[in-house]
Amino acid sequence: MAKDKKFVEEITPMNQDFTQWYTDVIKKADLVDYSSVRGCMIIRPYGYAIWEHIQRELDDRFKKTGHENVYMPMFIPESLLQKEKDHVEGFAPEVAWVTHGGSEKLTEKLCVRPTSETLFCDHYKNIIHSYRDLPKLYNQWCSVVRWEKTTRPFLRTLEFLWQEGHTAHADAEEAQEETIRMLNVYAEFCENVLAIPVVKGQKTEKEKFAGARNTYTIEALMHNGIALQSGTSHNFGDGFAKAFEIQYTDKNNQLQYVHQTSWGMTTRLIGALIMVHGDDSGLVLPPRVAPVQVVVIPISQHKEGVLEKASEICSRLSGSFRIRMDDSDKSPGWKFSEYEMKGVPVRLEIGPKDIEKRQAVLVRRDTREKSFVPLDELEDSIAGLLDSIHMNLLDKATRLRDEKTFTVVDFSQFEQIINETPGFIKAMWCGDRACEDTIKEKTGATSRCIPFDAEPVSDKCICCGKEAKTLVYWGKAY
RNA sequence: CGGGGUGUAGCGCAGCUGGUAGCGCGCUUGGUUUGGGACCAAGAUGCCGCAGGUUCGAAUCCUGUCACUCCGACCA
Repeated sequence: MAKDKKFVEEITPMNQDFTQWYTDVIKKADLVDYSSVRGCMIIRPYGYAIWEHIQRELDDRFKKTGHENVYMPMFIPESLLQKEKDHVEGFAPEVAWVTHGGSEKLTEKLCVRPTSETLFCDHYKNIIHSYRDLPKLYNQWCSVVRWEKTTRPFLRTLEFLWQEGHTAHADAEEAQEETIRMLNVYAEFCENVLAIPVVKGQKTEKEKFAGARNTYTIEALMHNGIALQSGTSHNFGDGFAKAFEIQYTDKNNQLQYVHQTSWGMTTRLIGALIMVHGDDSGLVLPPRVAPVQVVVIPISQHKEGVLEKASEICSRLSGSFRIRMDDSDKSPGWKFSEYEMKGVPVRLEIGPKDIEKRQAVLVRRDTREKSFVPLDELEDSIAGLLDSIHMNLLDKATRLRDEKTFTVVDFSQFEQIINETPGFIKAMWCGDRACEDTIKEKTGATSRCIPFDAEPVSDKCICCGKEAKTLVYWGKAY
């Protein structure tokens, strides 16, 4: 069937080799280029534009929840990094150090921030004195460096872009509320902007952030059944406050420690987008972050009036959509394939026949469905199409996740699923670290999270058979 | 950090039984085309990843090194 014909020939099919597919897509869609520094990447205009839309959407949500943006230094003195014991131990293996300034050796090494808890704490100590100074709701957009062993564009690079929220509150309840509030913001953002369904839950002791009291996470499932931690929100309790002596005087003139949170999302989300929505023709971008929402392709553009009509439509619609015309002298077929690879949600074709009939051809990227729309109805049709594409992507991703989510009460079944049909595995756990370690050792799966709305599926731990405490989502993860 | 693979034109590759580099795509120019990756003609493009060594002579053989990539251990 012509319908099944593959139009894009330069991308390895997903089911043949998923990682190669991923590499092909990011290169062919011009998202990144490799850099001369090992493990780093150059984010190209098309990739960066996606990030800018992610930033804008997230930043709006942060502002609406009362947060302010700040900027902290990129360097952390060694002594500062070491103030909170668990925190240093967690990050020590992967920090980059600056030892020289020019040709002079520094008296104290500077760490290139892997995260900025210590910087925020050091600052909070100076500016928080009274309950009237609370809460402090700060966020920063920056890059951080973690010296990883193996890297993969967007999913794990030595340097990556992110935002890190850092807040300080008067009491434990308020900090906990903030932690959950921001987790919910993340989940809502993933679904409404990225069209990615997520599982919300709490990390186990083993998987939680170094220095945190509790870590909450949103977990997404990629096309190949591998889980991706897509955002985390941490409640620090007063652990950092005690290490950094961040105290304030309360209404009763008593000294109190603050309670803190932090939460972050990274350029990894772009990797998630690719691996959740992409197909064998390349990227499929959710309309709300697509740098170009509509690409206009004039057909027989050398003919009288075609380019004029196409430009006219383009400028008319540019107030409503991110729209671009390609009037290069490539053949139309080439352009079709090109913008499919790049995941542009809607293609608008306009040629002599259309002009005669006062219509345009709209083709949606997700289903390739074609429609013929009168020129004066384009605004409404496109707006409807973009919404429909978003909903369809979310539906498809949700179905895929549900199909790849298994409930398991028997260990051999667990192993079988991980090996044969990877995905989320819902299984009961006794709460012991030993069982978590054993499961990882035997299956390669880690605990992704303890979901909030969990119904027990049995009363015995999947690993040791003893009394189970909670349901856990398990899976292989990036 | 362990194991495998790969580095030759912008991209994908051939050349690896030593004799000084080729193909396809892309790029430039001109013409014909244009509703699913068009065609013809004429061009341009190389420190053969890098550093040593063997040799009269190295893309080719040897040693080292760096990068990319895949698979495992650690992490967003």
